[in-house]
Amino acid sequence: MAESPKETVQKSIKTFKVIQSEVQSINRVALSIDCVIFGFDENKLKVLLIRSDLKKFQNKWTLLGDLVKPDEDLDTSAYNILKKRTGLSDVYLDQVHTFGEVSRHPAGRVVTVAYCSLINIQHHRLNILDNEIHWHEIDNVTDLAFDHQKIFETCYRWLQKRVQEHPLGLSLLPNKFSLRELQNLYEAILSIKLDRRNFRKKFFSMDFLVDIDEQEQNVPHRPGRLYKFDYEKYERNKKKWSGIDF
Amino acid sequence: MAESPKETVQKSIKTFKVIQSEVQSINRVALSIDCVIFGFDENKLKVLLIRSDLKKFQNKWTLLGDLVKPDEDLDTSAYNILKKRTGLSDVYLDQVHTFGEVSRHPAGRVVTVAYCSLINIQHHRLNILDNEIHWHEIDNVTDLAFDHQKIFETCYRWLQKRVQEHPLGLSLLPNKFSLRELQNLYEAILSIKLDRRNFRKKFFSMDFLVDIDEQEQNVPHRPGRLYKFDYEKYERNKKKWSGIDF
DNA sequence: TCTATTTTGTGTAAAATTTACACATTGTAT
DNA sequence: ATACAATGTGTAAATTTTACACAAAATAGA
Repeated sequence: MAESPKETVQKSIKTFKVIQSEVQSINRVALSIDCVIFGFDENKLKVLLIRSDLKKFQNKWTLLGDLVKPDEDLDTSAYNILKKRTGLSDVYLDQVHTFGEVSRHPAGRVVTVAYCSLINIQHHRLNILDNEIHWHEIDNVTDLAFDHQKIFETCYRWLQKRVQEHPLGLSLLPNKFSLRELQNLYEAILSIKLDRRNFRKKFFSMDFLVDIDEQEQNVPHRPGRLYKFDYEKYERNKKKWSGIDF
Repeated sequence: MAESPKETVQKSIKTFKVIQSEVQSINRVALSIDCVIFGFDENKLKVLLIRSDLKKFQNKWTLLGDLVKPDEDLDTSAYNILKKRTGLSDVYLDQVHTFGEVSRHPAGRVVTVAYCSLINIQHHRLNILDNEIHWHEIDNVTDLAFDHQKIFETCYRWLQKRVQEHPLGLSLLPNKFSLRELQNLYEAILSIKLDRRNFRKKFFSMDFLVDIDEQEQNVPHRPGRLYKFDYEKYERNKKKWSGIDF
């Protein structure tokens, strides 16, 4: 039995009422993920940015992000952004902070969950086809669109702290690396100079670097030994108690 | 000029279309805040819980939370929950993690931002009128409603770590406190025993406890000296570099 | 093939921090 | 006044951190 026009209209109105009440009774917000993707290349810490697609912010750079789909967990959504933009699927990824200021986004209320990701830039290099995406040196990251500067800085500080307590920095290096590369990485992230002997002593004493009995290739000087990270050993021995100190 | 019934209907349909397109084009989610509110009383770390108002979860306890209002920043929303539930407006509050699993809430998709709050239970005691709200000892917190057990445990671990690096634990104590109380607090939070002499030495060397030349009252033994926390001194002297160690 | 150059790789002594541990003092309660 | 209970303090040993210098290995260029 076909609906009369009147019935159709009444049904529409009913549906509208339902949706309206739903919209009004529960305040829903648009939810996005923004990823601060770090890489390490030429002894510099870098971050992957894309040109803004909003007219208001043309010529500004933004973090890589997207809206969360209805059937996506937050971690999954972040993972999908990484996969889509870098082609990499085995990456370090960690939630850092959620930014939800009422007027942080010009298009209305959008709450965003910031993730920090660390990738091995060598693996990734092949996958940058889109010339609107670029690696930027940390020091040159200024004046991002929206509140992305703030998000970036929060994630950078988070990384600086985190890297002192967990071996996540190794995700930025190739599987095989020299101690010099590792030290350069730490110096770049923390923006400090470290004593080479003490740095080595420290890492060897933590005892999860495995000497793989290979050497650097194609370096214009005495090559260094290469190591890999023994994740299992780290998990077994990592310290739980750091002690009260502030 | 009064609208004709037809005009009214057409207007309604138009409005419906607009809302519908808005609702469908951007996937919105309900956003809530959940607060893990810690207190310290009788030498026990406690957390403030409320009985679930959902039939499905009757008899279960939940964290204190609420939906985020359209004009509320996230921090503000958390602050308002604290204020409403405890009457306290000068509390320690920090965002910890956002939980957004697709099916974490029975009523549909609700993403929640978890905050950790520390309050001085003495100040607060007067304000618990609602007998559906109770302080629970940490060890007895099991089987909370929704995913609140997971949220609680995340925040508790966060607190255990955080309290070793920042003086936020002092928010759980009265303004004047003895070193014994401070040590009891740390032992309760970290669930360990500490050496009294070394604990004192450590805190005195950090040098932001001010001896206010008063003593404990009404203790059935020799009273201890009372101290207060010099926030300014802490800010000036807090260490930035902890060193690589994991 | 020799030489200069650059970077790797290693050890030790001093300083600072952390740990383990015991006894005299002060106030309360009986 | 006496027993009790918790405060308050010092030191020696062990560990960790820091500062620092020189020999060995490989490359580059004469």
